Amino acid sequence: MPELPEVETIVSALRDGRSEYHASVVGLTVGDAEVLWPKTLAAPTEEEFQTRIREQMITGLSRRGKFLVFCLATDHLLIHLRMSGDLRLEGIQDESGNPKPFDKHDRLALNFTEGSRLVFNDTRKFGRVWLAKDPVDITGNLGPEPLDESFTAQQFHQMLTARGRQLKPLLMDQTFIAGLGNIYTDEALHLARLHPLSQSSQITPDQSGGLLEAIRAVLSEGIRRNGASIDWVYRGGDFQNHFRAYGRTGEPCPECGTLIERLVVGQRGTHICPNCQPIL
DNA sequence: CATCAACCCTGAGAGC
DNA sequence: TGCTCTCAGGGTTGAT
Repeated sequence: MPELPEVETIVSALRDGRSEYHASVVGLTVGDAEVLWPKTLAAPTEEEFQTRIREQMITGLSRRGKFLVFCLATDHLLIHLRMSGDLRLEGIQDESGNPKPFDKHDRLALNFTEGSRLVFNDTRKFGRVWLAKDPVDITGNLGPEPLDESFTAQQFHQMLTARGRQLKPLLMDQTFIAGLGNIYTDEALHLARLHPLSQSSQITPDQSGGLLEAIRAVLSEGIRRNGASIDWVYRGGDFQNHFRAYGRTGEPCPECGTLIERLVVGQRGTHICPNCQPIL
């Protein structure tokens, strides 16, 4: 499931033309778009999308939370990969000069005038694409970026204690803090030795500081390892081989050897060490 | 404001 | 072999 580190990995590779993307998308000009699964396009209408995106050059690419933000000449293209979304950059034609057929779960494609295309593939059809003048229209309700150095432990503590919620659902709330999903939340809580059901209002300044450090540590490690590849969505990362708690039910905790337990918190499968993460 | 359930989808894995 | 059933998972929406 693409979370902040997976999106960051894709964004930086696509921008710099690294790994499976052998060229950068920056500088390419959109010829036309093909919408293969209409619900993928969140806004505007398909008709308006087609006419507006035509002849726009990609001038930059960045990330906000789990959104990819493509800066175009006069618009912004935003993509949220949700559960199973992925992006592919490939030639429009095969070696023989024939049009390359789409794969089974391809949902939307941008054909570039340079002869390549960017294909959005999404098995589960949860991913969405927007075209907007101002990206803030889409991302405006997101919380702060956890890796932003101007975001301080004092602010974080103030935010946590201002709310009365269970820690895990609060951390996964994108309007509270942007970019954390199920995997990195479990990993950060384990590293910070905090229980996912603990009340945010009860957290001490030290614990808030430790939690922010832990969030930054697991996100940074995820980015360094090019993200995690789990289920059948494989894109080259190897953070999945270094999980502390996530998906390790019945296996020993790396800190103390106690067996990792699975519980359900806020409708999400949750993994904890009952010894390292006592309930407050 | 917090919590909870339903919904959107598909493929994997279990059970038969 | 192949059928049916259950479930995960991010985010949105609506009910309590």
